[in-house]
Amino acid sequence: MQITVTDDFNLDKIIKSGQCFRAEKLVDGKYRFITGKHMVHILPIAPFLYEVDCSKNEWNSIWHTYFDLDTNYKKIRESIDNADVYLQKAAEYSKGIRILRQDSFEMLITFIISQRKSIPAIRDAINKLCIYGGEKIFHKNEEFLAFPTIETLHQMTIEELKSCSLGYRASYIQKTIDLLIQKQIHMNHWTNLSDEDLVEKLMEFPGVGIKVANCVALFGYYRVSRAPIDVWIDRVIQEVYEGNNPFTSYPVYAGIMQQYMFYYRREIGVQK
DNA sequence: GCCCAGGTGATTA
DNA sequence: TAATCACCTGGG
Repeated sequence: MQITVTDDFNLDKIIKSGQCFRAEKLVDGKYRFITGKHMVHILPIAPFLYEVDCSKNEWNSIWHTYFDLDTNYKKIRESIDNADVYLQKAAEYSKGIRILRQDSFEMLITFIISQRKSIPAIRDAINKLCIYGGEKIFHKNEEFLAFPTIETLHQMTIEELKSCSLGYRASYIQKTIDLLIQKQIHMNHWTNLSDEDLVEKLMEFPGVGIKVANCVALFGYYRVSRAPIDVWIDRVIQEVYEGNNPFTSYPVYAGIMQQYMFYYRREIGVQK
């Protein structure tokens, strides 16, 4: 089936934007994404035109939402303050990035693992976790692995978790899973919480500080007002904004502005 | 061998 | 409140 996307949509940039760690560009030029028990391959075939290997029904019910295609990112870029030259340049360079609507539990575990790890190391650890405990799913005769369920992770010992290159994060994961089960927390019930209450709740998990909580809120709950401040963004704040947090000027879309700055700073280094 | 990688939690002053 | 440090592990 073919789909048309006229708004910002660059799959390379989305994969490299650091919000997802299981998506891949394949050797045949296709991009592969996984969410829940679904997988899709997307092949760009002409400007704005893509070939996808799922039904129209699945695209509309799963992937259209996943890629946040009802949001106008061009319009969001155009809302950037003209005086904010750095963000203007960052957004122009990074246009095509979208915030994926990912699973909140997967994001919680993923970003606990992410701390003090390089992106390839995060991908490696998540991959090992899926190999260890992910359900095998078939998509058109091709097998792939879902992200492990909370029940599966609950049954893993510390040693088994550590065998997935989690290091000291293994105990964070185990304690977080224990807390979820003991308190019978349903993370998808938290969609009604305010941004502030959500982040506060997330920070009650062991191994979740303000940075990870904001990542989970932004990528797992689509809280686009949350801008996680990591080492890269902190560099930008020091180098460009004289130590002042630039996101206070963008209360609604701070998280999207953060993505533009993060990608730009990592890709091209110090620019003012 | 040394340092850093999309941090957090504990300790200290 | 702010500064300092240990923590697993892989890669340059």
